[in-house]
This record gives sequence, structure tokens and C-alpha cells, in this order.
Amino acid sequence: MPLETTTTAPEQPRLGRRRDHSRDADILDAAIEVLAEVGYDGMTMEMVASRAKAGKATLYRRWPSKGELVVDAVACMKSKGLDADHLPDTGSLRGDLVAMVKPRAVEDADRKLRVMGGLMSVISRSPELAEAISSAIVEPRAEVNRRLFQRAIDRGEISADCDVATISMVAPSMTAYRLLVTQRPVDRDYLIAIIDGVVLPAVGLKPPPADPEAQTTPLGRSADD
Amino acid sequence: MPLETTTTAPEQPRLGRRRDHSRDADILDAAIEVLAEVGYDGMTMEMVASRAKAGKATLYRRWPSKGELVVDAVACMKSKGLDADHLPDTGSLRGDLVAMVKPRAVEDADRKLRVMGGLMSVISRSPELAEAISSAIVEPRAEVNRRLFQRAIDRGEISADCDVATISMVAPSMTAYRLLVTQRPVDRDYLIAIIDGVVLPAVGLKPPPADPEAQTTPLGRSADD
DNA sequence: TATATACGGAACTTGCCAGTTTCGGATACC
DNA sequence: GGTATCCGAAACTGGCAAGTTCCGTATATA
Repeated sequence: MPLETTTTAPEQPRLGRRRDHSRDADILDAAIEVLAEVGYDGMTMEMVASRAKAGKATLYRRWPSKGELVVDAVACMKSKGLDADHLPDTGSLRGDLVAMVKPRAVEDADRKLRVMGGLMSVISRSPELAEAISSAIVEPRAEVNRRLFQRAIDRGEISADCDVATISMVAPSMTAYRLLVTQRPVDRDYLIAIIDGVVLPAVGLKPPPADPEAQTTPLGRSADD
Repeated sequence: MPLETTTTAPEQPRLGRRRDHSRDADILDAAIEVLAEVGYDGMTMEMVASRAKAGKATLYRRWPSKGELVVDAVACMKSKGLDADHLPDTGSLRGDLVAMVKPRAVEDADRKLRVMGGLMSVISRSPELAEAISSAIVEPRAEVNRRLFQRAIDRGEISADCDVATISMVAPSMTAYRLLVTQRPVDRDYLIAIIDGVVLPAVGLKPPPADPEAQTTPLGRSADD
């Protein structure tokens, strides 16, 4: 959902063409792609325009500056990905956490992390961008985790004393560091290792004993995607 | 330790002045400061020169390009900070971990993390810079943790089965995320919360019961800085 | 069909910054 | 003291990218 781009109530032209707002999404998607690849400073308006098969002027007709286009593009990522209101309930915390590890979700998180990395050096100097990143990337991810842990508390699986705020950040932090700093892949095995080796112990749960047969978990991989 | 700046064996001038290599450190320190504040792309050679009270030409007499100056500056941070060969042994893993949490060390880590954040978007496109960051910032920090855990294994305090490689990354990852992404302070309380709430449980240790009197820990704060 | 408008593309202006050159002054060596 | 060399300061060059303007074309409305 792009932010309001026309400042005042748009006087509709009584003749001719209207602004084609369907192109906005293409442009924002192109911006996200470029951001993920080369970062904020490496990104040029020319790159975004050509990737969206648009003219540079078209970009400036809709956004007043590169900075605002980027803020808008980041905000646009909010809608995509996971929805904290419809989390599948597997009956156990480990089940819930492992259920989050699906190729589609991993891929989405990967892209968001790369975008975040490309914006890292700008975050500290642009409160608007920092806010956009927080509400589009950081908070949704943390919120999902918080709900999963709260649910585990509610069903009596883990103690109500545990520091949910901190533990919700374990997986996001470690995946970000792994991908952006050490440049190693964040794949299913790594995510399971974090769940079983760090997150579950932190809430006082023992992970299941290592199964010599299955690589990761017997019932982790589900049919959908 | 700056890398070799003169390419060939330097023919010493038989008359006049020699190059004043004592200024190298000032310039590299200035570069680190600027990097921490505005990042790679925000940094200009002009900024570095003026902060080091040097001329821009002086910078280019010693480093052939901005990129190599930055790689050298990052490599220079390696020597500072903790030394993995002389870690104090408090007799327990928790004691060792808490002993790392000293104002001087926290401040040093803070600076290194900010520099890393300012270089984040460049890492993926410059293997040399990635290597410099890894060997100056990432590896030393991880190595210290690995030794502490290995020592705990050796003294029989924790199981030899635990995933040292992964757990060594918990604190670095979470502090980096906290400082660079959520922009909240990495202070003593936060570090202790990670140690007691995440790291120790992950290796199968129970943290000491909460002491209603002390804010953090009874014997954590030591005399030396 | 006529027209007003948005479109893509390309030329253009402007400002910044990497990197270079020049210069007068300082300093160590002979 | 003479001289070779390094220094800091400042002027300069060249390229690149943000942002603007212009133009021929496409298209939705009347």
C-alpha cells in the first residue's frame, strides 16, 4: 500500500488520461529489488526506472525525491509476508516455530533482511526510514514471535516469567547477523538449529532428542509450499 | 597495524625528511570515527583529512584510494580491544561471561558495531572489506566466546555436545541487531539479560535466582574500569 | 474523432566527491 | 646553512547521479 503520493485532493482531469496508479506497484517492487542488491547509496533512480520499464520522469511525477520513494517502497513490504493474526496452531511451541520455517517464508525474510542491510547505514540518519523499516520488517517479525510465546504461556507449556521481549529477538537477530555479516545462507537447517539450540532452551524446554534418521524434524515439512 | 603502504622496497631519501608514519594512526583513527558516524558512502576523504588535521593529498600519498584506506582502517581495529589469549578465568562460565561486560569493552564493541553498520551495504560487494571486517571484528569476538565455552566444557561445567559455533554468535548477533536495527542502547543490563536469559539456558545452565537487592549481579562489577 | 493528459526516452543542469596538481612553509639530514 | 623532501591548504579536473525539461507517442474520455 503506497502512502499518499498526491498531496492535495486531486482535481480529476475532465478529459484525457488519468494517472496510472497500477504502475506504482511495479516501480516500488523494482526499488525493493535494487535496494536488496546494491543498497541505498548504490541505487540510482535510473536503475529503478529501467527495471520497472518506466521513465525517470515518471518516478519524479509520483515521488518528490529518492528518499521518499525508498521510504514508500519499504512501507510497501509491510503487507507482504506473514500475518500475525492468522498463525497456525500446532499445539506445541516447537511445532509452531518449526511451522514458520517454510521456503516461501524463508525467501521473504531473506529479501527483507537484504533490504534492511542495504539501508543500515542510512537508518541512523533518517528517522522516517527507521520508522518504515521498523513497522514493515522488524515489528511484524517480532510480533509473530511474541504471539507464539504468549500462546505457549497461555497453554502452560512455558513459564510466564520468561523474557518474551528478548527471546522474540533471538531468531531475527541471529538470522540477520548470519546473512548480512557472515554472509552464510539462512536455510532450514540453520533455523532449526536456532530453534532447538537456543530458543527452546531459553524458555526452559528441551528440544526433542536428535533423530538419526531425519535430517531435521519428522513432521516439519508440510505439504503447502 | 596498517598494511604495507609502500609497494616496493622504499629507497630511503639520502637527504631531507622521511615519511612521518606516526601520522598514519591519526588518519586511520579519524577514518574509523567518520565511518562510525556516517558510514562508507557518507564518508568523504575531506572529512577524514580535516578530522586528522591533515591535507587530502597526504591521504593519497599513503593510500591509493578511499577503498584501501577504509580496508586498512578496519584492519587496524583488530589489535585494539580484547585479547583471546589472556582471558581472565573466574572459575565459572557465567563469571567469565559477566567479566567481559566492562565499560571499556562495551564501549569498544559499540564502536566496532557502528563501523560494521556503516559498512554493511558494501560488505557484499567487496570481498577484501568483508575479510577485513571478519578478521578485525567478527572473528575476534566469536573466538573469545568459543574459548570461554570450551573452557567450561573442559572443566565439566557444560556438556561437550552443545553447539559452540552457534551459541558463540548469540551475543554478537543480538547486540548488533539491538544497536543497529532497533537503535536501542547496548548497556550492562541488556548484556546480562542476554547472558542469563539466552546464553546460559542454551548451554544447559540455570542462571542464578533473581536477586531483589542488586540490579544485575552481586559480584559482576569489578574494580578495574 | 478531437483533445487533454500521462507516458517512455533522452537531453540537460547542477552539485558533490574521488583523485590530482600546485604551492609556500616546515623539517630532518648533510 | 643548504637542500631535498614531506607537509597542509587550496585550487582544479572529471565523472556520476539527483532532479528537470522537452518531445513524440499512446490512450482514455467526450
